[in-house]
Amino acid sequence: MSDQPLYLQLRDQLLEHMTQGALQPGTRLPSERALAETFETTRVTLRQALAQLESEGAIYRSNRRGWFVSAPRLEYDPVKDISFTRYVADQGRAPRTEVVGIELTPAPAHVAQALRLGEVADVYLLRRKRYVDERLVFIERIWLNPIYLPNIDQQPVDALWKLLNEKYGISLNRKQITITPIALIGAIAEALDVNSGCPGLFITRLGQTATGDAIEYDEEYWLHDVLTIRVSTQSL
Amino acid sequence: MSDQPLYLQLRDQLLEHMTQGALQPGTRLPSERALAETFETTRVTLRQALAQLESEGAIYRSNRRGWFVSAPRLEYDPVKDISFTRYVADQGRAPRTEVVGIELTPAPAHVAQALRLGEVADVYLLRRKRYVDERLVFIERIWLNPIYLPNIDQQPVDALWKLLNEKYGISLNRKQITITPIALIGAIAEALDVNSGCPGLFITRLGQTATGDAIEYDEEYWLHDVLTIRVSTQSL
DNA sequence: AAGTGGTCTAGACCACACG
DNA sequence: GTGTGGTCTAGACCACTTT
Repeated sequence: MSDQPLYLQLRDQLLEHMTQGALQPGTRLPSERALAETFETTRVTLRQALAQLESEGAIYRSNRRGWFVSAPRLEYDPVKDISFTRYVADQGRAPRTEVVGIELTPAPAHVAQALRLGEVADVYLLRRKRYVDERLVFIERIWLNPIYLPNIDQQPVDALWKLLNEKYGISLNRKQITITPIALIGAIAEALDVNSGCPGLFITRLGQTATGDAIEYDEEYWLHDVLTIRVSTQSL
Repeated sequence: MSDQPLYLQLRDQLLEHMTQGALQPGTRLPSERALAETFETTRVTLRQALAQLESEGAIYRSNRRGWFVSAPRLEYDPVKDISFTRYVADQGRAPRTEVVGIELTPAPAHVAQALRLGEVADVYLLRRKRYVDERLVFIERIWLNPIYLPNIDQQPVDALWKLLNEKYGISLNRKQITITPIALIGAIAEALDVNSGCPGLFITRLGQTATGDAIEYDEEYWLHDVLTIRVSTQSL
């Protein structure tokens, strides 16, 4: 068994350490230097083992604050018209939504096309951050069609699903979703408080009514280790 | 601009190098030592830049053979009942399926549950490898319900979709899909010919008929840089 | 002020791929 | 056999977080 590279052996030992110590999700690991000394190796190699566990989703890092034990994955159905908040709560976790801002702005070409607007049309752009158990798990940009959602910028947009249902009488029954595994880099990585190159999931969603009115187009950048996507469908 | 870490500057330069040189997908990059010398840095740092590009899906590595330029992503709809082969061909790429083997074997608990079989039931287990333009892109294990698919092990299982349609008169209209971003490790990484810890996508699919008969349960391990998932659905 | 994670250097050895 | 990628060492400095 010792034909395995050292960093994979370290990975196994760290994992054993974590499960035997019954470390709670969110617990901070000892410092890299301390761990390197414990396992009698270099920081470089120790970091390779940590990176391995990070890519598996067992641990994560925040800024320069250190390494933390991950929580179980969240199940998420991007097709169902149920609020994120309720999803998370139903799984016994604590959701929180932070509204970064909302503004009326010219629609980028791909958004105008998705919402079937003229080229020079304005749309509402809503930016939000989503937390689970106080860990930031994804950021999103939502483009809202002003034709169906007039003056939505003067409404409480932290509970968007509720707002659409109760104030505008809209439910989004038809969805077009794309899911792409990507690396989180640049401004996205910064906003999510992770290192550049950290694996992530890019999810886009076009929400339409049963009659085909394009109401909202959504772009979400997720941390890779927090979710499992679950979709049930029936072909026409 | 030079406040960026060196390895990210190298990333940018390598990317520029690749686009300016108009490197075709599949082209091999110069050796790490040569690149390190070109950019006047260490192999360690140079490798960090390469790893960055790998995590973004711009390049990939195969075994110990070196680094190669990635092809555009494939679009894939795990919901539609269309063969992988046709998907790939429709996008102007060359699909290939390699049947690793098929055997009758006791169903693992989670498979028996998914296919709604008794605990001691046997199922057919089909293993395949899938290629696009001669690059291995995912491996799969398919469990086939022998109640609906008797003696399927004596049929040509490289074109499974065609076989189900034409020989058994079955089309899979209802699907339950899960998609989880994972790390490819151990035997999976080895079978896919990638390094342990390489990011990947784990997709499971339960295929049912319109009347709810559970025909097949599929587990796929994908390389992260080859696909975008696209799903269109309508709520009931 | 002390300690941490993030980055970087300049070497080294090995197993494997390829010619 | 030669060169390659994969792994590892033993240091170092910096910016940032935390005490």
